Amino acid sequence: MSSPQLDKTYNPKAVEQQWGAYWAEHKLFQPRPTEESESYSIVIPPPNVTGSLHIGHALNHTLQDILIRWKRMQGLTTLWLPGTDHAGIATQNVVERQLQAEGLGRDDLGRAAFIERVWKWKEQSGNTILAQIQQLGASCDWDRLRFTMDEGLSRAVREVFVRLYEEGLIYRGERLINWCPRCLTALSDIEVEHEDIKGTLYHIRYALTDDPEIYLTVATTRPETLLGDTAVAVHPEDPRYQQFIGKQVKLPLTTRSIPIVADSILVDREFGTGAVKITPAHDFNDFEAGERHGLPSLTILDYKARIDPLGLKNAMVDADILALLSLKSVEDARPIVTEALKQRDLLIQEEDHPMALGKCYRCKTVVEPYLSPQWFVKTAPLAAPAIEAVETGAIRIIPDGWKNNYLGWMRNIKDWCISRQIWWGHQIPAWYCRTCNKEHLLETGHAVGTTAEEGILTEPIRMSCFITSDAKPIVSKTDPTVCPQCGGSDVFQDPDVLDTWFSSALWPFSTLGWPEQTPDLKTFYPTSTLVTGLDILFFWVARMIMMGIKFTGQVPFRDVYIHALVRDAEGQKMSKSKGNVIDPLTKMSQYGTDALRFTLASMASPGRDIKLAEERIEGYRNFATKIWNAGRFIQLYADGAKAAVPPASRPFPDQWILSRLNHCIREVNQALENYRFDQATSHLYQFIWHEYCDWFIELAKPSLQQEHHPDGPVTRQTLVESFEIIQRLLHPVMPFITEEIWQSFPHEGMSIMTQPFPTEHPGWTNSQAEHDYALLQGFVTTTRTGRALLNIPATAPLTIWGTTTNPVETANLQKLQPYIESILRSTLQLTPTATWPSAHILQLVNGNLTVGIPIESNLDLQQVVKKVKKQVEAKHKEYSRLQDRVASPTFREKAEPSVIQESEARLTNLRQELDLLTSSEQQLANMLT
RNA sequence: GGGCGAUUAGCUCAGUGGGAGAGCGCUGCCUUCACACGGCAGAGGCCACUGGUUCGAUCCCAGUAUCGCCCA
Repeated sequence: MSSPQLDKTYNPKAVEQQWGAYWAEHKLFQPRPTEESESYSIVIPPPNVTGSLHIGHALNHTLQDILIRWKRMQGLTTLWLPGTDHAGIATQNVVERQLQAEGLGRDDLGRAAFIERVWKWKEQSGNTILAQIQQLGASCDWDRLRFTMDEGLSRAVREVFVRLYEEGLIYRGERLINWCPRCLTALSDIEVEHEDIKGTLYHIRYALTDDPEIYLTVATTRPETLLGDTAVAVHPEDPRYQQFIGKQVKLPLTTRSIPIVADSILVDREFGTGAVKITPAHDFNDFEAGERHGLPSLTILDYKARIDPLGLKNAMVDADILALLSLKSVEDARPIVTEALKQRDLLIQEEDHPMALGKCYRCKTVVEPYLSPQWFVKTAPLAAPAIEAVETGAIRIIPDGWKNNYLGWMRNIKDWCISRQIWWGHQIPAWYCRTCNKEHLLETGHAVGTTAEEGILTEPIRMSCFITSDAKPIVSKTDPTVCPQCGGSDVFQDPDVLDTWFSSALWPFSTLGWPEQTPDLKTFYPTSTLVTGLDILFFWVARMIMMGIKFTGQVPFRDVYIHALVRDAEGQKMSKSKGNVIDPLTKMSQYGTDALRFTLASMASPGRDIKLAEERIEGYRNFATKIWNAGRFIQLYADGAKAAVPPASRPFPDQWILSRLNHCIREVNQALENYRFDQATSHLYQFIWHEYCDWFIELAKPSLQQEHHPDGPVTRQTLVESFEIIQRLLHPVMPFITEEIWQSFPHEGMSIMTQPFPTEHPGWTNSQAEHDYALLQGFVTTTRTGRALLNIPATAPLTIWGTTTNPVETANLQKLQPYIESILRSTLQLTPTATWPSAHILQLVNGNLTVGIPIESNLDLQQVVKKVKKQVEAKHKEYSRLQDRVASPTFREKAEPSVIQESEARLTNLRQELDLLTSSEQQLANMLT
C-alpha cells in the first residue's frame, strides 16, 4: 500500500478539518466494548449552553482528550461523554438582556413564552460550543450527547428531589438567604463572591430608655440597617457593660426600645466598642443571634434592596425619616441616615475600616441577606459519606493538596439553598392546593418581595415569596391533578426552579440513564476520572460526590484531577472587560490545534496557575513543523527497508535510539499515570527534537545517503519503525499531525487513534549503546566548541586528534570513529597525546576525553587562552570544594558509603581533567611566546 | 482574621538532602540536498531573606518579606 508524499510545509487547517471529519464519519470515538476489557470513562464538565469556548475549556478538554485517547489506545472500553449545562441564571440573564434591547421584560412575555424564547436561543447558540469542542479534537462520543434539561435528565432530577423530600433531606423554610437584587433570586452561599473594600465604621450612640444621659456606643459598618435592629449585644464577661445587660435602649430614629443582650458568640470584645447592634433580617450572624435570643426580625429592605416604607412603618421609624428614605437604595440611604444621626448628635465617630462585600457571581451586583421562604437540601447527612469517600481514598483528589480544602469545606457544610426565583431551569416538583393552604398564600397584602404603601401592592408578587413557609406542598414524581387531601383540583406548581448545580450534581449517573439500570450505567459507572478546575470544587465536585453516593451507593468517580486556572502572560485573570482574553480558536487557526494542545498540556504543572504566553504556542508550532519535516525526510528513505531485525543486530545509532525510545515510552506512560501532563510533553519534546532529530537522524544519514551502504536497509527499517511508534506516543497530545503522518506512511488499520499505545520493549534498553552515545556526543560537542573558539567554519574538513584516559574508552571511541567522522565531516586520529603535533594543536578536555584541533598559525590565541583559563578556574574551584569534603573526618564518618565512593571517584576524574586542562593551558602559553 | 500555595537565568517555569536545569529571549557563526518555524556554539543564576536541623541545605524545619488563591 503506497501513500501520498507529505507536502512541503505542514498546513494544520486542512489536516485538522480532514481528519476531524474522518473520525466523526467513522464514529471512531464510540466505545468499542469487548468481552474482557475494562472500561474507562469521563463525563465532561458540561459547559454552559450559551457559552463559547474559552481558554479554560481548551485546557480542560485537552487534558481529558489526552487521557481518553491514551486509554482508548491502551485497548480499554473508553467513553468520553459530552454535554452542556442549561446554566439557569446565566442563561436567563443573557436572554433577558436581549429582551431589554427590544424594550421588553420577562413579565411582558410571561413564563411560557419566555421559556420558549430561551429554548430557541439554546438551539441557536447551543451548538456553537459543541462545534468548537470538536474543532479542538475532543474525542467525545457525540451520539451520547446530553443536556441537563433534556427529558432523561429531568426525570432524574425529579426522582432525586422527591426521594430527598420524602426522606426529609429537602425542606422548605423561611431563612435568611443571599439575594441578588438584580437577578431577583436567592443564591446559595457559594454563589456569593467576596470583595475587599474600604468601608467605614460608624460609632453610634444608643441611649438607655430609662436614663437618656447614659448611653452605649455601638459600632457598625451598615448604619442604615439600624432601623431594623431588635437588640444590642455585649459580651457577657465584658466589665464595661455588665450593668447594662437586660436593660433597654432607645433605638435612634425610631420610637422603639430594644433590649441589651449578652452574647459571647456574636460579640468580639476587641472589635469597635465591644457593643454591636443586632439586625436579624439583614445580617447572617445577627440572624443566628436573633434566634438564640428569641428576637423578632424586622425587614426594612425590599426585593430590589430598596428601603421598604412598609418595613419602616413596622419598625416604628420616625415619620420624617421614613419619608426621606422611602424606596431609596442602600447606597443613597446610608448618608441620609448618618446625616440624621449627626443632627441628633448620635453619631460619635467615623473611622476607616476594611470590609468584605458580597457580590453575585453572575452579575457582580452587591447581594443582600434577605429573609424569605426557600427550599433547602439538608446537607450534613449527605456530606458524611462524601467525607469518608475522600478520607479512605475511595476517591483520590489530585493534586492531593486540595484534599484538605475539600474536607474542610465539607465538614463545615451549610444547608444548600436550591430554589431560584427565575424561570429557566427545572421547576420544583411541588404543588400547592389553594383550598388547603388558604391562610398560607399571600395573594394580597404585604408579602416579602412586594413594595407596598399601607399594604397595597405596587408591583407584581415575586415568584414563590407569596407562599409562606407554613404552606403544605404536594411533592410528586408525576404532576398531580387533584389535592390528595381535599380532592380539590385547584392546585398549582411552585413557581421556583432548582439551582442549576442541582442537576449538575447528578451528571455522572443521570447522563448514563439513571434511574434506569441501563447497560451504559453498568459499564461506565463509576466513572474513572473527573477533570475540572478548582473553581467548581464546591459547586460541582462536592455535590456530585454527595449525590452519587446517595443515589447509586457508589462514588461517582475514582480520581478527581484538578487543573489550574489559565491566566494571561501577566498573571491576570482573563476577562472580557480587561481585554486580555486569549481566544483559543484564534490561536488554533494561527498556530494549529496540536500546538495549542501541546502548550496547554505542557503548562499543566500541578498546583500552579498557568500564565499563558503566546511565545510558547509558537514554540510548539515550531515543534510540529520539526516533526513534519522529520517525516518528510524519513519518507525519502522509507523504501527499501528490511524486515524487522533484532535490535542486537542493528548498527549502533539504531540500538541507541531504540533504547532512548524505550525510555521515552516508559516516561510518557508513567507521567500520564500520574496526571503529569507537563512531564509527558516535556519528555516527548526532548526526545523527539533533541535525541531523535538532532542525533539519530544525523547519525543515520551516512548509511541512508551512501549508495549500497551495508547498514542501509536495517537503518531504514529502524527509522520507519521508530517514527511510527513516536507518532503513536505523541498522538494523545497531538492527534491531528500524528494521524496525518501515520496515514501517509504504509499502514494497516483505519486510524492511528485505534492503534495500540506504545509499551516498553524488554530487549530495547541498551546501556552500552547509551554509554557509547555519551562518549560520541562528548567528542562531537567538544570538537565543535573548539572549532567555534578557533573560528573554523563547521564545513571545513579537518583532522581531529582524540584520546581518552583509559584503554576501554579508547576502544569504544575507535568503534565510534566512522560516526564521529561523518558528523564532524573530519578525519580522526585516535592516538595518545604524546604522538600529537603539540605545537600546532589546541587541546580541549571534557571528562576523560581529550580532543586536539589543529591551529592555524596566524590565529589570535588570546581569546582561546582566556577561555581555557576560565575553565581551569572553574574546575579548580569545584575540585577544592570536593577535596575539602572528602578530606573531612565527619563526612567520612557519617555520610553514606556510596556517597563517599562517588565523591572520591569524581575527585579523581576532576584531578585528571584539571591536569589535562592545565597542560593544555601551558601548551597554549608556550605557543603565545 | 483563618487556611493554602508561590518566591530558582532577562521572561515563563521544571527540579533534587551531596556536581544548578528546560523553553523562549539574547550574542556569535552558518543559507551544508528534512526543517531559517532551521543548525552549531555561547553568555547569563550567593535557587527571596534570617535563623535552625545535618558531616553536608536551593531542597527539611521555624520565622520575616512580597505576591497569589480559598474561606470568614
